[in-house]
Amino acid sequence: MDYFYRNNNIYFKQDDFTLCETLDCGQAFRWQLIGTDTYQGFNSSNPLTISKQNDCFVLYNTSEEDFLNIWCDYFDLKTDYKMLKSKFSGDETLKAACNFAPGIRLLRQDKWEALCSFIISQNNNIPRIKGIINRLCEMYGKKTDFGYAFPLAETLAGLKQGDLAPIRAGFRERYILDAAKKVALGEIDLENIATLPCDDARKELMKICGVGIKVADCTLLYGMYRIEFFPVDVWIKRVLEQYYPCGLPDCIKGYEGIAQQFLFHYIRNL
DNA sequence: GCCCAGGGAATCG
DNA sequence: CGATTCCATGGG
Repeated sequence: MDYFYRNNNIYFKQDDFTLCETLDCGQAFRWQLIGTDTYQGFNSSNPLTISKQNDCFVLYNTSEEDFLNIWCDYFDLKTDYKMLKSKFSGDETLKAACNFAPGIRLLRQDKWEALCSFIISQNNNIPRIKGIINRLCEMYGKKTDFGYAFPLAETLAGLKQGDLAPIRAGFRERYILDAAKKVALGEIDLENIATLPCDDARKELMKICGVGIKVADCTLLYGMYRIEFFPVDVWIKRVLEQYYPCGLPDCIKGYEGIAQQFLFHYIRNL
């Protein structure tokens, strides 16, 4: 990874990476556009301001240590997306999807945040998902100079039914609380689930009330980088009906989740 | 006003 | 089992 450190900032070049395509393609809900090609957000409880200036990405107020240990991993900078997109291009639809938003990368997000976020996502639209999550963070997340971190499971586990009414999550409130309690008590061990075989991992997550196959798959994909999962929501269902009536192409084998992200963004913005 | 949203639980046949 | 219905809310 080629980079340099100057005046408290990290600078690096990276192909196959566009901030708006990666941060605003529906995989993460907390990145905010605060200026030209400049976003502010968090990985777990680590805040970051990132922007693109000319051909260089800039991470503000970031040490080399944090870049290498946190952000390199979060933005999946070690994965060869040129190779992936070339594989995907064996299929015409995917080729179009990759060309449509060639700067998408799959973020390696926090496990608990992904679980909680995708519980909130069910039967909901993205602008409202963002609103609910922002209110949740403002009420129960730790305050930092750059906004509020995502609330800990332990914090939410102490709440009772109705405490979350102000965030207006609707019927999802009891799901959030159930997930928080099971995670905080260790009844659901997210670190361990990340290592389990597909069916076991899914089954374990689905012990949480409000977690079905789709939310489980999203948690595994976005929170645990289990890229063999291919979450199917209403948009992807349309992709399958329209383009893949006979099943998914072999060229995505082993990378189904990354292909899914390109397809999801493509069908939604067609 | 109306339709629908990155679904899942509860209920019914 | 599979199919239906209900859930709470508000963006577009």
